[in-house]
Amino acid sequence: MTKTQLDLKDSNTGTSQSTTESQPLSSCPECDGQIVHDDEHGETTCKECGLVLDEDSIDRGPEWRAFHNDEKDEKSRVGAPTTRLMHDKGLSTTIGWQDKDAYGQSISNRKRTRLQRLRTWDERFRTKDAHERNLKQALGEISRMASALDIPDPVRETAGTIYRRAVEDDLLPGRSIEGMATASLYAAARQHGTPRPLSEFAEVSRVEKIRIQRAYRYASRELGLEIEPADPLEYVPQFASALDVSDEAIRQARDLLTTAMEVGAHSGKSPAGLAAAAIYAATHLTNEQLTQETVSDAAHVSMVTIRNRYQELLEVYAEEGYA
DNA sequence: GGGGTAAATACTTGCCT
DNA sequence: AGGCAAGTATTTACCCC
Repeated sequence: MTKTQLDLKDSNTGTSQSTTESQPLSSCPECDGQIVHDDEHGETTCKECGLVLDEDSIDRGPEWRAFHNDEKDEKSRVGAPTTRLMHDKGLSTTIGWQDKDAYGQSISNRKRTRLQRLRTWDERFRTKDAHERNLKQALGEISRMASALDIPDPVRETAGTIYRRAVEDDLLPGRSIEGMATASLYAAARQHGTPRPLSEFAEVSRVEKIRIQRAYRYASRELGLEIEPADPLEYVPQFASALDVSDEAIRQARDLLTTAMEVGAHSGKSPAGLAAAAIYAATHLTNEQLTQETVSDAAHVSMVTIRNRYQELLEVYAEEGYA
């Protein structure tokens, strides 16, 4: 989990939106509490009542018990990390291409031909059924496009997951692999809060824009993809730390947002824009006076949007009494 | 810097075949 | 199912104070 966060931040593009430990999905059917996903233990639970909604995902925690910290560090290193970018999650054994034995010595002719036959069969078995072959091609395609667009690894992983789900739900028949692969990547970028215009994907993809759009729409409906936190409050801590604002201002920003949401002034507006505007407005109310440009850069929202939003925010805030 | 506006663009939705 | 068109929000570009 922490690793994912770091990767996101470190990796270029300046888009440092990180999925924090509590990735909100929606609200709990039992008590309306916040739903959080715990990657380390592969559980999706309600923060309030502890209801477990999904526990089937992969547990990435160490499979050892550890009795003190050092031991934990040692024992949790057990092999390469799994990746969703390979059709078999990088778990299968591969037969090396070099004709060397375990000691690095070249091997005899007879053994070499035998090894060659093994490789052939190994390949055949590994990519046997249609789904696997499908995945293999699509994931390769996702990697290729992600590289071309400088998209960080965690996003690629997400794209892989989305694609995998699409295949599992039989969404592919009648649709192009390429289209769905591109759509997955597009969706993943959005989920990570670093959306790229569809046209960028269209440039590196082998399918036209509308194909991607269609596939995306289809997938997001059928899979119920959760696109970014719909709650502006989720963005506040993130922007705040990027901009280094005071706790006072953060509190103020939250206040602005909650009052705006009570009135319903937020519907239809982009949550990121609202959060950015709230931060901007808050720093003015607390005499920190960040410029619109600074906030705009950090939040990846245009100055114009911040202008429009923050005026609205102040308006409802004034109306609701407290000034 | 803050603030405004018009035109362009991104994305969604609803309607039609 | 898929294609088209309209509608909304956001961005870009340019201007003024």
